[in-house]
Amino acid sequence: MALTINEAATTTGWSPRMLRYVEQLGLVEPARSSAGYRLYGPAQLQRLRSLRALLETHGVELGDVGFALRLRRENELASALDGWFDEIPTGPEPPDLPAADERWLAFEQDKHQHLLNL
Amino acid sequence: MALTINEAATTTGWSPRMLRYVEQLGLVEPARSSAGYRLYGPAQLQRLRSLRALLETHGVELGDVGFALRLRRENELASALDGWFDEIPTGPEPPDLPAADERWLAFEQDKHQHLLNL
DNA sequence: GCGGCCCTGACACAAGCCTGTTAGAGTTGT
DNA sequence: ACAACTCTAACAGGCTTGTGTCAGGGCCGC
Repeated sequence: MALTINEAATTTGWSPRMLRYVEQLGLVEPARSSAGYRLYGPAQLQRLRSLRALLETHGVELGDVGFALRLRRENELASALDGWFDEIPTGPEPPDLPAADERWLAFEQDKHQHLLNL
Repeated sequence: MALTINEAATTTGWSPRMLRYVEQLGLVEPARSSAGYRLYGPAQLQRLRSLRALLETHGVELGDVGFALRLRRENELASALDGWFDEIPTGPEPPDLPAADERWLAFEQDKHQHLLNL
């Protein structure tokens, strides 16, 4: 019950070329026959179809999903990003401050520097 | 104590052009003077420097951080992605299944379809 | 054993991203 | 009031992405 690449392509609406590309991004990795043929089972077909839906409904690119995947794999990266985003409430802040703040800044700065290179 | 764009550029190592670009991505948004000049306070400078570190240490692109930002803002998108990633354990699955599975597939399929268009 | 699949690798080309640069107009400080 | 800065908008070149297509070589079913 596994489909070969062209069959999978016609039932999911991707082109064979794109199926290989999606695989290379690590998003949908079919099993392989002993001779190396890609074999798409129901799970993969499902993923391919919903991937398509995902891209369409939330104007997202394949590369973005690839990056999201990277985020789930490298959690060092994920937490570095988390750290950066709450680093200091980003909103435009009233920038009138006494000069001493430069030193406070330096302190905060390598506190987070530290956080990053954890 | 707020720096103008060229000053901010020289102390953070970005080009003025890139500071505007980073702003347009929504990553670091400086305050504005009454005449519309960008004013970078300590918090922004800090963010700019650590952003630079973030990109370098984990080979990441600005656009990727932009996408991460989008993920924190549109949580409909975030959960759609979450849904997709656990949709079915992605690993290459032994694709030898009785024919009845096609119906099971259809069921699972629009279960998740549903999840996506939530 | 032959026609029709599949594989990988490569080239190609449009569209988009990143970054610099320039032009025209406004602002600011001395 | 003049030099030196800022703004926005736009064009431009280099690089990356997304996608098709083709070539050379295996695999499969009839």
